[in-house]
Amino acid sequence: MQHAPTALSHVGREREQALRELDPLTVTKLWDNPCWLSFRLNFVAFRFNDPVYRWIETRYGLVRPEFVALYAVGLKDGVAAKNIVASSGLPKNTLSRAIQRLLQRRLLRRETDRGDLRSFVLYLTAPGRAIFDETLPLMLRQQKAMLSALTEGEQRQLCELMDKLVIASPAWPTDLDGQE
Amino acid sequence: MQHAPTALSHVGREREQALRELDPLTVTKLWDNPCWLSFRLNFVAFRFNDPVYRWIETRYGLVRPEFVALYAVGLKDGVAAKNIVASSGLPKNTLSRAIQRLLQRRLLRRETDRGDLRSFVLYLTAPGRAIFDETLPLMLRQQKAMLSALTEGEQRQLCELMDKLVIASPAWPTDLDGQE
DNA sequence: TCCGATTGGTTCCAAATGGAACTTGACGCT
DNA sequence: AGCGTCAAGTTCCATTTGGAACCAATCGGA
Repeated sequence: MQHAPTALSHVGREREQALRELDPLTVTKLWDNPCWLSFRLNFVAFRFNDPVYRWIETRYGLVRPEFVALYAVGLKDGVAAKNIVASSGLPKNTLSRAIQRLLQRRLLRRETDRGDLRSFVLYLTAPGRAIFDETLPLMLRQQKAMLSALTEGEQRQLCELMDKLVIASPAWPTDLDGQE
Repeated sequence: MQHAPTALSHVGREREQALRELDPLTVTKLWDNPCWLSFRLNFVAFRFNDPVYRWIETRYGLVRPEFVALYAVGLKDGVAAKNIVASSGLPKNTLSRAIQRLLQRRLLRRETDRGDLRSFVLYLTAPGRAIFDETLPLMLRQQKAMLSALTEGEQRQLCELMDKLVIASPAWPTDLDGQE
């Protein structure tokens, strides 16, 4: 270890700074918490989500579930409300309202789904697409900034590890008492 | 690659199953989303948080911010409300209410902080500690189940990568337009 | 040592949330 | 075809949420 003093002291100084700048309870939750996984995931995710949603809200007056819907349609044209519900964990009435509002503001357009007349397929309008297109690069910039502490290789590693986790996810218990 | 056909086909089958069991939009968000980081983090964190909070709610009638507070105090005796606010991202009035309710139910106890008379330090009572002690192992079991798709080494890798991220976190922009 | 600015915590109230019931269409069965 | 069950989306309404104003105690100068 004496052979990498610069690198080491560098990490050490950053760690010290983190310990100084973060609330002591946050430090405990991050580094002295048997459930480290969930807390670290939440922590990092929050540092991404919070700026994004605040920006979207002040910039476009879109509230969180509204942006969830907009982003989902932007990612995949022609989805239905049920898909957004399934993929977001938000309750369906909340999303129903969000979609209504996006339709009123003409950021979204919908057609009844030929093949299931109960369902509607959703598309972005040009103004909706414009919001998506303006926001995405900022989100990517934030993600890049957050990942910049890792080398290219480490970033790929992280991506692969998360990949393995989500692939395994269907097998995870959905209830804390394990009997599914 | 021809030398590891079993392992490969195994992963392949699990991936196929994941693609089958998850909503198509979820699949897009996980594997065809330039912002993969945030979505994967949220996804995995949700699969941990959701069972935990549902269980806590049905088992003890504790609602989410209440359990956040209880868990925080369980992790670190003698913290104040402000620490829980800073470490959780929840608004302070929500936590104020949560703590009130825990005090009423005698799961928490508090004393005025000698040294800052505005502030209170919080402690678990015996019944509060009992809830914490009963819940923690279940949470650990869930975490273990979720990590079981990774080898020991990969788990350590993931832990270290997340560690680097949270250490770097004080330097991340807190606003999407980068000027802090 | 007094006074303005700040901070920990609470209260108020308008708005968002989400469970449950509802409507309408779809999908088995027979 | 006709009927019971189910699924997509909406509506209802009690509860929760969270921004903003507030109170009391602290801190940091003149």
